[in-house]
Amino acid sequence: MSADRYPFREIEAKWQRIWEERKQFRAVEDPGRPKFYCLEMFPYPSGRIHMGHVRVYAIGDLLARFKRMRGFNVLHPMGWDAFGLPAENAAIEHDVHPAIWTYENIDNMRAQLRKMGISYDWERELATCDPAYYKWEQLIFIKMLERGLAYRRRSTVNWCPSCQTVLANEQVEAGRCWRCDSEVTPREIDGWFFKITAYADELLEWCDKLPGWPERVLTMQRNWIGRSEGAEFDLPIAGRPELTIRVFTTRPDTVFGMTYAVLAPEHPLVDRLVTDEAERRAVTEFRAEVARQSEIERLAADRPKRGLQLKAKVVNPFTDAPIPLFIADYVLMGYGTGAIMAVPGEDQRDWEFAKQHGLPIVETVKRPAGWEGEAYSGDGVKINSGFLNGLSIPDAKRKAIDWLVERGLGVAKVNYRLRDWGISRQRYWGAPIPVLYCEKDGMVPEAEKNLPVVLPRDVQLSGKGGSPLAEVASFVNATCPKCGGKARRETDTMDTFVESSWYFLRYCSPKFEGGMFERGAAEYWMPVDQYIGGIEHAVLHLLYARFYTKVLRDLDLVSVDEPFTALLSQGMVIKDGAKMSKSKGNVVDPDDLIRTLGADTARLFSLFAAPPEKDLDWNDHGVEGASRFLNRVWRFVITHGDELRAMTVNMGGATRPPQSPPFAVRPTTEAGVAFRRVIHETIAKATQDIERDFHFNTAISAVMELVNALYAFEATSHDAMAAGERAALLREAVETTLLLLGPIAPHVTEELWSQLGHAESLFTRPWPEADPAALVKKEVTLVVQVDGKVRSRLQVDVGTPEERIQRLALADDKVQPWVRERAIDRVVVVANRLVNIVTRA
RNA sequence: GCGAGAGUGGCGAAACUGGCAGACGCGCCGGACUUAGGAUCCGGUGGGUUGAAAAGCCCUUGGGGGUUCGACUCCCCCCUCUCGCACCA
Repeated sequence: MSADRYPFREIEAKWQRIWEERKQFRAVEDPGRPKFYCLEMFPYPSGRIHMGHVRVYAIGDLLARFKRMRGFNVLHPMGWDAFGLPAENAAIEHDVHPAIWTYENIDNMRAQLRKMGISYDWERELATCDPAYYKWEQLIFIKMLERGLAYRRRSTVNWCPSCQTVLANEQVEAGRCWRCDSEVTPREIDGWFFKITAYADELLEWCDKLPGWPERVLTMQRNWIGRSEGAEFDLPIAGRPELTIRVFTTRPDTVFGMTYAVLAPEHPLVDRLVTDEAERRAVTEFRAEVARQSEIERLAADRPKRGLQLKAKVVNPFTDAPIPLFIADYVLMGYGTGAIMAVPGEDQRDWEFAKQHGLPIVETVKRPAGWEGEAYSGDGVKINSGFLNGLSIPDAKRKAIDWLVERGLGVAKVNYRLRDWGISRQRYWGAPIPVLYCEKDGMVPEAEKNLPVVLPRDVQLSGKGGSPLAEVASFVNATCPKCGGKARRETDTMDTFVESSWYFLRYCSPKFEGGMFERGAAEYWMPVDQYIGGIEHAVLHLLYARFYTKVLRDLDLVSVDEPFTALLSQGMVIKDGAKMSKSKGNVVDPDDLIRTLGADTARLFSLFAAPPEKDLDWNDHGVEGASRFLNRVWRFVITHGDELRAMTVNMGGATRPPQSPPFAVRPTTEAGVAFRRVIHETIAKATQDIERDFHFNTAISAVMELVNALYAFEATSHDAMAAGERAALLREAVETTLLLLGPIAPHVTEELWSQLGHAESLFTRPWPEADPAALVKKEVTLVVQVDGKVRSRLQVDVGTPEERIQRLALADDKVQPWVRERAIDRVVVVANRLVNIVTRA
């Protein structure tokens, strides 16, 4: 550390204090001003912030401060996603109550965040573990229950043996727990679900109406919803008129190619179809084999398809032909009806299975000439398909469905991959599900007047399975709100993703006691104009929040259809090519960095090293460079303070400090005009980079170039122009630099701004505007190419006629040798850019 | 396998709508100031090549083709990497 470094520690503490005292970033609804709701995904209070936090909050704060300077009324809140498993694990390990652990972590992280100088409205801070917060979630749960959007059922769920709880489908990654990476096992359990599937179509449709979202995220959501259109119909079973097998297909046009059918091994019908003990044994063995092998084979590249033929046969209703019936591992109980019609001619999986088992393959679509592939899924005319022959695939689909409907055998059907959201968690540190089980009335929702159902404080946490709340007698034993008799409380808690599905609404009126949020405040602030967060939430949180918002809309609580207008998915912070982790020893601690180089430096580097959506490779030398740059700005203002301050009386005759650039500076010298053009080109570029492109890194580059030009101008302008002109330009350049840099490095710029004599905060000033007069160019340099290769340059006045440019280019000394011996084919002139002389070969 | 995105100096990166490839920063080299410099300032820095120098020339954006006066940018084929989904009927 050098003694020459500017006193960032004092400055940062000073301005953080002043901003707080002035309540400068408090957001107040003001219908007279356009609003901008800027939100970064709130953190889980793990105890310490990491570089990923620094990055996302630096991005958010840049935008929040920028938008304020652009005249927007900005809402920029911060809070804590405070329920969750780590608190319970900490409780078990260190014998500390989850609430104490959580709130201590919040205090630590709040202190760390404050040191970053982010412009939050801290009066809106919230923690989701606060009963005043989850009370409203419980109320909405009851309303969802009334509308059938929340329901209870027994189902096979994803069970994480390590977390000792159920996981939603979205929380299972490649068969493993998203949090602890343990292998997930299926388990039959009663649990609560949110009917997100009721919104599948709307969630999908709106994917096309979110132009501010990255295509990548929308694609992931579309795939997750997984809509497919087709038909569902019954296959009769030969000799068993009382039974049918319901199948789903997206290709009803191929029914004449159905040469066998397959049930998922665990399909309930299988047990009713087995005819004798031998077959039952074979089925049991097959099922065990599938269960045993599924995990290994899931990872195998080319999984062979296992199957067992049943003695029963089904009938193809289109041909009346009896066909074999199998159970096979490639048919999943969890999708469609758990049973398929197999069409090996047009489905690759069926084709492979058919080949292995020697089953007939019928082609029902005419192959293109020279087709040598296996199953064919392309376009073509129907063949071998009875009454569908000669039709196109879409026409045949329609006609096949009509045929099924007329005979009452089937219907057109849309299927989704999306499952309902299982929200029951067998954990303590979460929001209680507000229902009771009464001996007389059965399942009863808690009465609204009894909300919130508060999480009891005294609980034994062992981590050994089962809901910890079930052990708390005072919690479990309750009164039925309906009959007043004895009732038992639900002991599961809600998935923590429920809390994060609406926190952005609560920020609009975080202290409102009359409901989830105040309608007027939500109408003013919603939707979030810019949401910023990691790609890891592409389906989980972002899909749930969209769903929950639509539910609240349908409960007539809010008017918006979607919560987030625009989404910025920022990349990870990595170091030495790997994600920062303790085990790799490549962790950079934000606290250390802020202590040694300052928050402004940490923020500047986070924004400069890479565009926001890319991964950021942390580099200690690079951080030094960011620090050096801020020092350079500091040093200039301090060493030229007197000259710069003197300008306050000379600006356009005013006796107060000038407003944001452009100033009324009209340089008379060539050097002055050129420098002023640099200033205003920088404004134009930085503004566009930030506002339109989110290219914060290049915006910073532009300001660096301005500072370089500023030093150069200072060194050469003493004798080149009148002192007044020089000082005015220096002042305009310095103020421009501070304003452009303000949202990126707020403390140092605010300090220098005040040192220039400004009484008001830099962040109350408008963002500078490029002066069109300063951008006007009289001359341009044209590149002169011969056959596409640069041979010379030409200085010409703007607006020089093309014909004259051609003449000048051809006569140019450096061009002459290249064209003398050759015939000129043509000369291309691109205005203000280049001349290309094309010769004939 | 399918889907999405990406491949540019020693490194992070830049290049508007097809128009000077490598801005800005790091690192490195040289110089200044200095008892000292890991501070600061100034200059240089893609590769090859001709030249004493000034100044040129050739090559270069993963590879190969194409369109164009002109391609990092558009089109086709291939390779590599990252992310997501993973038998979805």
